[in-house]
Amino acid sequence: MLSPVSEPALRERRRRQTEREIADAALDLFERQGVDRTTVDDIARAAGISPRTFFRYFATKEAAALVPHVALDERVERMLAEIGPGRPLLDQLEEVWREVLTAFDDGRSEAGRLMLRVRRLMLAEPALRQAAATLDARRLDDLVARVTSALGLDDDLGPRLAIEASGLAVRVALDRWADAREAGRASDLLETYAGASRHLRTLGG
Amino acid sequence: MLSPVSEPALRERRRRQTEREIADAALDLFERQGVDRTTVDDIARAAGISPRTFFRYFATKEAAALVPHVALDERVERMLAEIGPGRPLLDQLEEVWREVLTAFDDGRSEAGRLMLRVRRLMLAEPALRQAAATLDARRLDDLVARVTSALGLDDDLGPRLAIEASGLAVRVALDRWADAREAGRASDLLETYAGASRHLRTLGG
DNA sequence: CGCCTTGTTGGCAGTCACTGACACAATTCG
DNA sequence: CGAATTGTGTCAGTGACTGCCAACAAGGCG
Repeated sequence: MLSPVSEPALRERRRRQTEREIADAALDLFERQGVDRTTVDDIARAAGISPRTFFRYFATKEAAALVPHVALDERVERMLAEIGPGRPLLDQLEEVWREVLTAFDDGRSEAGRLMLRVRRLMLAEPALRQAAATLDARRLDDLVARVTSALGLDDDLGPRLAIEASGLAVRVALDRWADAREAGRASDLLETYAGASRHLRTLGG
Repeated sequence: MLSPVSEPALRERRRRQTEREIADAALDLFERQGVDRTTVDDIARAAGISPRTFFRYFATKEAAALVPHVALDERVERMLAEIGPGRPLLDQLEEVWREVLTAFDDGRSEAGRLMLRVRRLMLAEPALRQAAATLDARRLDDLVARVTSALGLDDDLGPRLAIEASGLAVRVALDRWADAREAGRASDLLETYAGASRHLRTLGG
């Protein structure tokens, strides 16, 4: 059949399970020996699959550790559907980001703890930062186009700068948050983000 | 001798010459067959060197086509020494960028034509954009630290956002410039940059 | 000019990320 | 159950990149 009416439950469940196992193994190995010293074979072995199968789940070894990062992007993408004209774009974007970041509950929720691990790793691993940037870039053009049309504009310059700039604030906030936690200092994610946003708005002095 | 007083002229000249030949070959091949379809062996053959030697000049094949990009970064880095307190940071950064971009003379100077070729390529080649971003990232932390200390601050949040945001405006401007030229539309680089800067300053509405 | 130090090059072998092709096994559907 | 679909492992291959070593070119020095 070309389009199965219902998703077969078992396959779907197993697929998710395997993906999770790979992601766990990758994150764990990256934390313990670093990205460079970890081979795809290592990850595959730890996850109990063949190297070939690894690449059927993730395009690169870095992507395996960035599942939480992608999940965040996807959540933002879904919420972006609600954006429209009437209110300043930056306000709306920041509202979306605040809502998404709130779900991390400052590292107390499961998702939050996971993101903290990933961001800590990213601080020390340029390869991961780069991979994350690549993943983000692929979504960005789509996002910009969608927002531009939702606002009824024909020039995407404004939306592009607003979206990239607000994304920049989030990235910086996540970095500082992870860095502070790594050093044992107290740090509130939403507060950090608010500070970054404020700086962005007052760039002009 | 541990520290030669004067650089031997011949070796230096040859090294520059070889680097230039590799860069030319890489840019040419990338334009004609795309980055993915071009191997290091191709570039090395076209430049008349061995593949092994290629990697003594450039760490990756993408870097070979990004010499102008790096040159721009280096110019900015040198000019950043003049930054100090007293005037709004963003104003000073924009002045640096304007000065550097002016040297391209909107594509009429040799450097300008070259940058236009590189930027056109980058529009179509994600691998090149990514490589450029990686090169930029390596300099960024250094830049931020230098500016932060030049301003006598102990928190780099402001400088980081200002530097990254103004870099963002430049990137967007270069993209639009190359895109317009590619489509045969008229486009002035400095004007485009001015527009992007204005948007950045009025993000808040 | 020979002598020595140092930088440059090419070849070779090796690692590792990633891909296509194929055979086989598990799952789903009728 | 049997047939179609989908997931998996094996294998062979490409291509980026690195370490090592031997040959050679260049510069400094007596």
